[in-house]
Amino acid sequence: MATTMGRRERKKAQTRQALSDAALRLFSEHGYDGVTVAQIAEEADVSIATLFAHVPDGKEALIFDDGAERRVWLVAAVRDRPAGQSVLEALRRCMAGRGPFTDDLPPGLRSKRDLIVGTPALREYSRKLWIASEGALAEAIAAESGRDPSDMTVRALARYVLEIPELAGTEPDPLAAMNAIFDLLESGWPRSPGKP
Amino acid sequence: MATTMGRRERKKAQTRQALSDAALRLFSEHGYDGVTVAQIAEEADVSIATLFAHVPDGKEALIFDDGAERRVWLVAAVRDRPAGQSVLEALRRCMAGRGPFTDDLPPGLRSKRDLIVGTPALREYSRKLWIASEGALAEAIAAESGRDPSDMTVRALARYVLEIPELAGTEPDPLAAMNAIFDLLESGWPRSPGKP
DNA sequence: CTCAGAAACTATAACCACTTCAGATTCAGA
DNA sequence: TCTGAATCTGAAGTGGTTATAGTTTCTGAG
Repeated sequence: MATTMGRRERKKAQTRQALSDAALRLFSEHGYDGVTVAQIAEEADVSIATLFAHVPDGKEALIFDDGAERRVWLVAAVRDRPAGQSVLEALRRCMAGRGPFTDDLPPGLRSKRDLIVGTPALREYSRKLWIASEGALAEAIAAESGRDPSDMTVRALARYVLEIPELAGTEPDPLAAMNAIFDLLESGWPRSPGKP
Repeated sequence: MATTMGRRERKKAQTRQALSDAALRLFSEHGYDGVTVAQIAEEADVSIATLFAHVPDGKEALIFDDGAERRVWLVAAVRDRPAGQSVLEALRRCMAGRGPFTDDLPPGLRSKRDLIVGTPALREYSRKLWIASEGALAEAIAAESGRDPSDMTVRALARYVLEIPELAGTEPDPLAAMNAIFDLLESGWPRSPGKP
């Protein structure tokens, strides 16, 4: 069972957490580029080698988890949606409460979100994490719509949905922007009245 | 006039070309990760500092141009499309002949394309180049459809179109994949028959 | 309880992409 | 012809990242 982790795993998690905390604090104070991994390792009281053992994806990954949670929500949102609700509606609602789209957050998470949005390297890595769920989301969508998981249309839809956080995250009203994009995905682009 | 460049600009262009050629040759032979920038500089007979003076975006940019051409096609394709043709039709046709979507290429360009598609770092940079045209494309689309260039729907459409090369580039039949995605963007995702 | 092995950690050294800088060379235009 | 700007260069340095070899700490089986 995983109810109680062994001392080993507990210590590992502690170290990871210490790294994450140190990185977030230092980034917030001096900016992402103003902090070296050596400083972070020092602050967390581990060696540089240990730092990279915990974060194989590099400096940017320090303040993120591995994205496994998101994958679970997304797939669950699609699979367990209420009867009569479309896949896109389910995803729209699922996303509305997460990522950059909600305003009632503990001030800690809020400033973290601002840091990510304001730092290109972190924004890019955040996008990578979302996109890492593309395969899983595509499978869920395919299962619910009776299509093949390798169908390009399914993959494209999954990708486009997962791009929304980065696309809408910088807008003045992220939630409204997100809704506009979902509307586009649901209805398509109206073929304009043809030029001259 | 720019009919004849001065000796200075000519030499600059020569150096840039030498770097590009050297990089492409070495990448093709030893793989992207199997080549150091020092080797490329050596092969092109310039110093490392000079290499980076020509390619401020880094190693990956060596085999690419700055993407200004693409931007011109894209905007022109939207602005100068024949009467009665929708914006998306114009973009679909424009892309069909470019990027990874055509099979009749000189073998040099073909192998270059394969190198890019098969190398994550190069794929990613190629995507960045496409996305760099998002603003320009959004403006063109906005102008043709009577919307505001800051309209999120417009920006999202531009982004989604520019993502197509990376999305469809790895498919067995890239052209068919591209068409499927354009169909999705034109018609939207059919709200499936509702779950249980 | 013990012991073998796995896992986490460490210091050190190295590699590589990339930047900086001061100085030499080459070119453009007045 | 002369001045200033652009290009190039070597060298030194920064910072992220990995490899190695060895130490400590936990775990599970006997």
